[in-house]
Amino acid sequence: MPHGNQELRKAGLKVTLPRVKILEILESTGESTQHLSAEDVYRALLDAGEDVGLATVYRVLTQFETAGLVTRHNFETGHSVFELETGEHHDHMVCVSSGEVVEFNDPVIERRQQEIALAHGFEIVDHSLVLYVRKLPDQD
Amino acid sequence: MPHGNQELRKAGLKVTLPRVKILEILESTGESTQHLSAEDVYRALLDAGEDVGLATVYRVLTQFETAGLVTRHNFETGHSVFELETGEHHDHMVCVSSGEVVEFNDPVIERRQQEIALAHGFEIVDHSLVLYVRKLPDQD
DNA sequence: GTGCCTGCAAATTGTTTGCACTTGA
DNA sequence: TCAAGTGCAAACAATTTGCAGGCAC
Repeated sequence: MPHGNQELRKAGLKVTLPRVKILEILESTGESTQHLSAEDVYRALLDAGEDVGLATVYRVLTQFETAGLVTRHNFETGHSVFELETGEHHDHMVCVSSGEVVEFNDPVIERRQQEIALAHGFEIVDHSLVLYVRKLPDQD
Repeated sequence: MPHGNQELRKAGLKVTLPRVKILEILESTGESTQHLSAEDVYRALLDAGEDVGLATVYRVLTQFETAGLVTRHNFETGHSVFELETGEHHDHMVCVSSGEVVEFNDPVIERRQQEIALAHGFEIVDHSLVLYVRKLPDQD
């Protein structure tokens, strides 16, 4: 019983070929893999010779999001990107020239956010922090 | 010579009725005014009896953004909202139940962001921090 | 006057939905 | 078997663009 079939079942989702394939693609840890758009996943499926419709990709990704298997991000790109949920919260740094995405987590910022919300009489439900960055010239 | 006509000229934009009106709407400081979507601006124009096309609203807002007169935000709402540029950077807290938007600026977080980017060999070009929050019950 | 602007409608892009058909349990 | 899942095409929502006519300078 391979891969994340368990997770699919646990999420109450029937183990079907498109779902398994999409999970596999999200799991494949290529460099720039991770953070894929629906289109990206769709193309990866075609490249893999799988005949899955784009609509299904959207449906499955949305189900995965609801099930907590993936997280959806809306960077400034005009479309959503999806990432496998690892359980560990992190924020993102996106390189504006290469598109490279770096994840990070900073306890100082996290704590500060809580304090700020509280000071305004709110509790944080969720948050989104994205740094748009440019690579500095090497200067070792 | 009223309002921001100067700013329009300075931006190299001809002073036309739609542009002036749209600027006025963005300047009107109603509580929940500020942070308007293209639709919001469009409706405000109609309410004011002005006959401006939605396409023009989009064009003008984009020109304003390019000119640095307004800032575009992409919260998780699926559409962009625009806000008059004040020169002072700030982040946002959006109440998930009321839609209320609170602006804040925290030097600790700002500094930390710089440090983190630097530690990864990047410089920050821009950043976006949005806290999605819920109002806490009053407990004075 | 003339070139920047605008309105309208049509085109795009990203995403969702209706429906007949297929498939996993 | 048979409801859940899928493919396809059509529907949608937000935004952009082409073009003929208008308005600021």
